[in-house]
Amino acid sequence: MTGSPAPFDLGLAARARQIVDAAMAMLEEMGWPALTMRPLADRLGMRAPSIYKHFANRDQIKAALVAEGLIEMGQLLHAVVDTGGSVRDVLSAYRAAGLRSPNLYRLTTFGSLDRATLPDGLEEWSGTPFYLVTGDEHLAQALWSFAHGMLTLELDGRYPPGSHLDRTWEIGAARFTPAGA
Amino acid sequence: MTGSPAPFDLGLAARARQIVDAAMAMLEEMGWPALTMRPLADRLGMRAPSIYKHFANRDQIKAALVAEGLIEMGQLLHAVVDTGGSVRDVLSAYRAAGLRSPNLYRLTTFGSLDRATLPDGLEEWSGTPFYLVTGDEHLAQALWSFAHGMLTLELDGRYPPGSHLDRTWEIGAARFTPAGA
DNA sequence: ATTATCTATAGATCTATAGATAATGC
DNA sequence: ATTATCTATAGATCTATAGATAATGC
Repeated sequence: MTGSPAPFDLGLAARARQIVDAAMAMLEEMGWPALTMRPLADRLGMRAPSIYKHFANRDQIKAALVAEGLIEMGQLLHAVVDTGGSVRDVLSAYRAAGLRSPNLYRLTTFGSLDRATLPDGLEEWSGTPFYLVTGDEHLAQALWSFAHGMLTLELDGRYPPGSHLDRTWEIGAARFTPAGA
Repeated sequence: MTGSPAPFDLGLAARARQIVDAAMAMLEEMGWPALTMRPLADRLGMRAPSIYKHFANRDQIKAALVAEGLIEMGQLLHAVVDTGGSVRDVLSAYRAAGLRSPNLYRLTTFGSLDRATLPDGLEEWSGTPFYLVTGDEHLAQALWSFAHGMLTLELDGRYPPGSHLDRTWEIGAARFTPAGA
């Protein structure tokens, strides 16, 4: 009941899968800039050049991580709306996912998205929960923007110390809940 | 009537001022990661090591740019509220500033803020317009979060192609305008 | 005298390739 | 046979310091 199985598959070979898994763990530990080929290889007990037999370059590893980030977030949010969750519930799940994996969230949402490297339809699918819960395209974008702004600013410690962010998230939920819901 | 003179001064010596001005111009042209000491020196007609006589390290240059970014944004937004602007007007000015200087906006808002390097009170002052226009601390934070989310996603081309973002900004303005305004 | 600048360079990286060697699959 | 791995390394950077030289300020 936790949600349907992942509707997207990156189609990675076994060793490539291990590399991505190691990269994912390291991503949270040290952030993307520090996640270079050498430390990644070290963790896998191999030498850096060997990684190039599985990924053409460092960007392909990043693309895999971003795809996984979108899949994970999409699954969480779809599970919420599939079980009748409200705007408030979607925001809550979105926030929890970001707080749990800050660096994955940052990698997934920061900068431009190289759409060519993503499984077809993944980007749209991961965002549809915002539409499903608001019923309006523009309101959905506004809600997502609010959530993204809140989360990045929260992760980066940009609010004044002592802010009651629960309250601010709550206000957003109230303001973006469609009339009659 | 365009607003009061800058209430914050970085107190830079003449040469340091020139370096920051050059850095600011280059920031928009190439982004912060590519703005290294060598190219910066080239533009100034000097050698990279000479810059270290004016700034202890590259981070101090960044700190100056971030401070300028906050001052600029603060002045714009204060001018809006000082002349009786609405939530909508504040959002509009915020968006325009970000679209005009995307890389300055990114540098100023991305990642954690090294508060020790900022002029005292600058961070708070640059954000007060959101409070002045909403009249509520939490609503102000929610509004700022929405604006920041919208702007970063817009700058990074994260909305589906063909999105009518004017409309989405408009919806945010409506939803965050305090009752009775 | 003091300050700004220059040349030269140490010391750290990082990505990615070339070519040799070991392991694996048929 | 083929694939994965290794060693070695090219080729690019970048930040920042040391010490010499030129320019400026009193």
